[in-house]
Amino acid sequence: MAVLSRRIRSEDWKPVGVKALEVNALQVVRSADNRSIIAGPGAGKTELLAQRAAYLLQTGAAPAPRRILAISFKRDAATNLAARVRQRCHRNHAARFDSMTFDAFAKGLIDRFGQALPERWRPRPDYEIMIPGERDYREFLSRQIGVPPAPVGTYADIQAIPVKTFERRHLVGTPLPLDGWSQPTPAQWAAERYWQMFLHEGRKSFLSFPMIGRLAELLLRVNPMARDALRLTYSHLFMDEFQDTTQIQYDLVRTIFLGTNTVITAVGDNKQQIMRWAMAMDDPFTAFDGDFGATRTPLYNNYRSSPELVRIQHILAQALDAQAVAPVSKTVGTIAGASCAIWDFSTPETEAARLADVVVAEMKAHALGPRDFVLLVRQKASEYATVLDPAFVAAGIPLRNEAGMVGSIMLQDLLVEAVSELIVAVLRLAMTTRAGRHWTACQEALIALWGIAPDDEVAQARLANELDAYVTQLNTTYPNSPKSKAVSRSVVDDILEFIGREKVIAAHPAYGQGGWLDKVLDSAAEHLLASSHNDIEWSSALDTYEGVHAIPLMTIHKSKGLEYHSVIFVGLDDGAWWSFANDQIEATAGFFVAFTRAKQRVVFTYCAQRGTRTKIATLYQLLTNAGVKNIKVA
DNA sequence: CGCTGGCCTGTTTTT
DNA sequence: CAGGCCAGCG
Repeated sequence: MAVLSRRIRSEDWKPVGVKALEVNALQVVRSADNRSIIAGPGAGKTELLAQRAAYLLQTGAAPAPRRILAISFKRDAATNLAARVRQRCHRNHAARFDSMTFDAFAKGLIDRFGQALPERWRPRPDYEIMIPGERDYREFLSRQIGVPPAPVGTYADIQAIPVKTFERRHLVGTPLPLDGWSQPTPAQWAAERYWQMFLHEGRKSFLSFPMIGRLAELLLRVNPMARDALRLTYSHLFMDEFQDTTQIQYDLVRTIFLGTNTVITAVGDNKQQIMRWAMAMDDPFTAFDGDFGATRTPLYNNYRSSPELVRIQHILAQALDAQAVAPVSKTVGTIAGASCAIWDFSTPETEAARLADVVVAEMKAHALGPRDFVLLVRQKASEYATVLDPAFVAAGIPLRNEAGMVGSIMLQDLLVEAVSELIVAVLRLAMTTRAGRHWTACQEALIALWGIAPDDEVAQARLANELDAYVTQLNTTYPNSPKSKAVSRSVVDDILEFIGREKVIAAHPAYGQGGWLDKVLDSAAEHLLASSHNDIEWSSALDTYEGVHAIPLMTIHKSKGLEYHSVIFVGLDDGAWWSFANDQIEATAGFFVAFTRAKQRVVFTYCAQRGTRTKIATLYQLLTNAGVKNIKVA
């Protein structure tokens, strides 16, 4: 289909690059009012937003130069949505689509306008990000804080503040008061002390992301110019995974857009709310419907899972929401035998061996690759990995713990870092045969980074020559994959020097701050070395780097938004689900998320050595009600 | 010093 | 639920 840059009449517009959308989805795509879309797993939420973006941009419902702002929680969700819009729209249209994470949005506001904050709340321009491990509220409240003045209270009052909830209830619990708290409670006084300490009292300011969110809200509340600029810029706002919105994020959106003509589309699934412990609001949809007069629109189709899995999903869904409507599966079942089963094992070792055998057999039977499977656990993935890994390696398929640490960065984060992707693309091009698609990838990346105009053919030809010469030289310098950290690091540095360090920083501002780029480069070098361990062949080292032949192992939380042919959930027992009794709804939602990642098959495993299964009897009961059988395997 | 019992943590997005 | 940590005890 032709991707046009000229305007299409609204009545002539058709969904781009997809067979069909369900009636409700199509109605949302064309809507001109605020909407909250409740849609279960596999309903095509991202596709809906991509189509709506195409509609708004192509028909002029989002008229140039106004833009669409899409806010996601996770980076991969933000990138994924942006990529789909680029696929479906002309470059000139896609350029008016800003897809970013909530934190990147808030940080961008602070970086642009933060110096306009009143002195009390103004961070230094070179502030640094405080990562969670550095937020030690116990230490702060017991030692660093000092004694409050008499009207506020006593040292004992401060010690009575619960450490666990200090951040969410007091530090970032409410919008910041412009002139400070006038008659502070002991907790508010402590919060103010914390803010002042980390804004003003060190050599640099240190801010956590929740703090940045609160500062951004204050900034736009007291700065009408910045607020109006945003309102004028964005005719439409999309919010993805809305069920996990925190009060901080919601307050920011409300301060900017409440009572304006910016049209807001919020999509999510309250049955997948598994971030309440991380400050997500209880029911952001109801708040949004009330404040913004949004119309609630459900979606009913499931484009991911087989009819049999959708049937079982619905039984789980009803435990979370008695009103839940049965979704309609739009795919077909392709496997023989039960779509879901619980397998009992005598020891974790027999379990590991048997699972590895099953995966190998299933890959053969259904022509599947390792990445069609996932091993899910509730927590402590690395502990499960130590038992599972030897068995899977013995069966010829390596296992990969996506949450494993490479230096200071988590593996899955490293792999989606722009510089890591660039380095791999250049190495693929330089070191492997039949590198055609890597040539295109490198060329496109460099055109963007070096700021070459799409119609400047002379500059593009020069780029092609430089790239060609460079990869030839790289191939000569490093004929084999690295055998030491020093060599690995020099490969990485060599490539970055060719691309241009300052060009990379210009394109990705995050690399310019707090030594982040060097952290990523160091992790990339370390992972490249680890990937070269068994092999001097570049192509297999790069395969290992990207994990193309490995089965992913991850926690439920990490699996959110992903999908696999087969899901193997290891350890359906009380031990792994220790928190079940604390919050049954949230735990059941986690169970639901795990189950709904599968397109064709779900296997739960149980091993008495790891614990009992009495506390989570309700989860077993749900599966039993759905007709799922418990089988003694080995 | 070494043991014990009680308390806490674990799932964690984000530059 | 299980493992780590730490204060307090013999």
